[in-house]
Amino acid sequence: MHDLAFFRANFDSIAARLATRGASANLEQFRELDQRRRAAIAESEGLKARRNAETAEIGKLRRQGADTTARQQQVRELAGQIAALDEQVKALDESFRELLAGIPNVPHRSVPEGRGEEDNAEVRRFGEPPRFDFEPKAHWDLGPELGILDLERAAKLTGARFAVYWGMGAKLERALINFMLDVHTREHGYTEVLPPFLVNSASLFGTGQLPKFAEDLFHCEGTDFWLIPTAEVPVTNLYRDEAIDAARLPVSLCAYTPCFRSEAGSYGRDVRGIIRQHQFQKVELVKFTPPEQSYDELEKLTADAEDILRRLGLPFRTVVLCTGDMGFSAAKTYDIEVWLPGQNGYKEISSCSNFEAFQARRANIRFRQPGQKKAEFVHTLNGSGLAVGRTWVAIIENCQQKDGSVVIPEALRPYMNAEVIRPDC
RNA sequence: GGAGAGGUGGCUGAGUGGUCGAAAGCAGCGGUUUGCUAAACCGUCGUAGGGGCUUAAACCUCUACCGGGGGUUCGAAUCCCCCCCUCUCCGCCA
Repeated sequence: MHDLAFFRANFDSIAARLATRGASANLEQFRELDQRRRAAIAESEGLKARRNAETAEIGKLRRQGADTTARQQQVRELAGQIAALDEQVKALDESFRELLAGIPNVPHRSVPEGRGEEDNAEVRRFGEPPRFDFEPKAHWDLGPELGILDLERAAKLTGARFAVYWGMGAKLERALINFMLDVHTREHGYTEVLPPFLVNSASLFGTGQLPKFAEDLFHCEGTDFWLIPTAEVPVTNLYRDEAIDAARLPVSLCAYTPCFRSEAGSYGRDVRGIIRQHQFQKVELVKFTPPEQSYDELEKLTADAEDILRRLGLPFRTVVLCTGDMGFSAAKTYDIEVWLPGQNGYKEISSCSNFEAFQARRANIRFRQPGQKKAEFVHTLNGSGLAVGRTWVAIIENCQQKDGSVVIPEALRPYMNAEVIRPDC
């Protein structure tokens, strides 16, 4: 959500920047709706002012014992006009808000211009894709062979795009969660939170999933409860409608949650294995910062997520998304992509974004500078630290051995009480 | 799920139909006093949206907001209905 006054005042430059992300924000419509809305407000408020004056007068007269029936009748008619006008204002306001809420964030100056994925720019690379002296397998073959991944029974229990993990497979998932949380809380300065996995629609509006992307979410019928698509939603909304004490900034939080996504419209993609699931586990990093710090904190947050892969010895590269490939609410995004032998390529495992004040305005998250009268909007950031399921895949595929076993990365061994995953262990 | 009590400004808390955007206190901000600190005293002190003025801010003015949404009324923080949340007790439950 953009700042209305700023948007009005900087109309043309914002339009130009938005165009670089392929968003032809309907600015003509904006201008016209804005004007109509303001006219309607002015008219309605004029009538209300009259009504209030009349009403005060009636009160005064009645206390003096005068008969006010005629005046009351007049005001009653006025009330009818006001109600009709307010209908108009409400409708205009709604479509105006919808329009404003539908305009994506403005890319930061440092974001490369481009149309899509092919224009993203690599900024870092770590490790080398492993060379195998045998034909490496994809996790959808290895997992079942090891007896740790069971997609058939998951389909029976629930449906496609769900997984059952057995034995060391389940343990690996749990170990990864604990490992990630431990590194972030002990060494990167994050505070762990465990939020609800269902949220209301106000929270989803705050982080930008609603109203535009409802079809990507699971909704509990007959309630205002929605399954979270990412921990970003409950964690960012922790401070919705609050003013954070400036001395506490930046606030750095990490959370483990399952994530639920309908994946509507992704039918052809990633159909094999567990790369794209309706439910997956994720450790999420979220920061609230003062505006002037947010880009430094984005670098840190991205490095914190990368650190997990470094410690696990998994090869990855980091790319900065171009204007055309960024998500709706982001001003700048780094994607971290891990090497997956089963895909013979790099695959997104984390997406780290600075939303600047875009989410904070929607969710009304502010901070008060000591001595300053006005509360300012914070900047919010988040990134996966990391997607657990895809990390699981990366380990299985990158650390596989000729005999079909998987050597557990050293950093993870204390969490697994084992060094190797062998069939039927 | 049943019974009861509540939800008011940053906080505490008064307010049961008009003079209430809302007493009082605390905190905050500006000032006076003071060797410093503390205290005292004076003043100021909600948010959002229109309009005016302005380069802008300041300022002036209007409107809305007392958990959310409806209703009654000339007029609602106050009366009525629905919903949400908190607390106490009971039931159920991991």
